[in-house]
Amino acid sequence: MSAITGTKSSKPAAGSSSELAERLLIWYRNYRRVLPWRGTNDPYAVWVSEIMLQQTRVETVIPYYRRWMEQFPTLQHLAQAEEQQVLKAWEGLGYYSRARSLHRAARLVVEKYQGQIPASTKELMRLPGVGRYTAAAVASIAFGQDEPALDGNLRRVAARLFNVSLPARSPEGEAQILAHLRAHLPPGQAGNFNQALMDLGAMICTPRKPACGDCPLAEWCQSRRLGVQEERPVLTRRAAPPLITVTAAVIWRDGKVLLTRRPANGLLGGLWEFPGGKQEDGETLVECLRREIREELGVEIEIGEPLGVYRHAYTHFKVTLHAFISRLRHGEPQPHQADDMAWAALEELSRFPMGKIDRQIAADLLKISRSLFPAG
DNA sequence: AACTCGTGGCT
DNA sequence: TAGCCAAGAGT
Repeated sequence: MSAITGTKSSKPAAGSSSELAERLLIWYRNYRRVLPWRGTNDPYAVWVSEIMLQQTRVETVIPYYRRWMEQFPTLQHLAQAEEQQVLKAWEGLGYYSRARSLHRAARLVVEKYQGQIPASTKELMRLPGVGRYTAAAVASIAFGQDEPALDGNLRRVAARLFNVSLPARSPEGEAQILAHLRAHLPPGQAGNFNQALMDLGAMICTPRKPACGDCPLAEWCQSRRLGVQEERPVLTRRAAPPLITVTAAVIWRDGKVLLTRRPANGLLGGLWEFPGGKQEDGETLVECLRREIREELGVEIEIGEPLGVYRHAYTHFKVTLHAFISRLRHGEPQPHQADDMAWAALEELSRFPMGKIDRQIAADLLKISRSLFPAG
């Protein structure tokens, strides 16, 4: 006991639930967030929510989750869906490999696991898109397994609570954090324990200006006792993202525009776009676009009016895209460097899953057409 | 082990 | 503004 500092012991008796965990669970019962994926233990629902929540804020996920569960209410519905339909439902959420992996995994579970989502982290991690965190979250929340989850919230909360001075994202730092979490995991209540720490991280133990005065765990918090809670977790800096200039062509023919589909893997994999590509050194925008269209589609184009300039920041680089209205001069386009190709009428554009920039281009095309043809 | 993979909100 | 970084996984 530490009567002098007023801080409680951080070590629970082996096999029992710690005082810290008990206090946390009481707080969770009273203050937990009401979220659409809570109040069910349906493994499919839990799984979908956890995939959507990867690197994505709760407020962003909620409308997507609701629409998804309406459109694909069961594993079987998802397994039977077309990939384009799945990607369209995911459009705007980002990290599109999550959607493709979830879809593949659903088909795998239906075909190889008789439609039963596995309950152990070991088996769960065999599913595409399910890593250490998601496996632990599904196993603990949907199946009641005693597994500690480690996400951004828990990493931050635990780094403060246990005053972890190693870089929180390093393998050593994460191992230390997981050991602390495992030591406090209340048997049979891991799902609530994990979610309670996520809610605490979202509402109290926030990245900036943590509300320590409202924290149910304040008396156990080692970094607060030392006054270093705002210096935890220890973060490492990222390199500044490079700036890239890109061109794209809106190629018109017979009232339709040409779309290409990006390769399945990599950035925006499987999504549709207006063809084009990256500007090289010493190249003008027009030269760049002619070259890219020649390489991608094997045709020569005539470049007309600029449609707009679009800026977008990805995680690791920033793009400035120049879009031009264009038309074909020579040749019939073939998808040499794309997975597929389609001529789309304006009213069909909404059916093609696209990333942010290309959706913006498509929206601008619709605006232009409405101003050209006010009647519709 | 370090890099890639989206988008949006916040400061 | 520009940087930070969210309920991470795959390679």
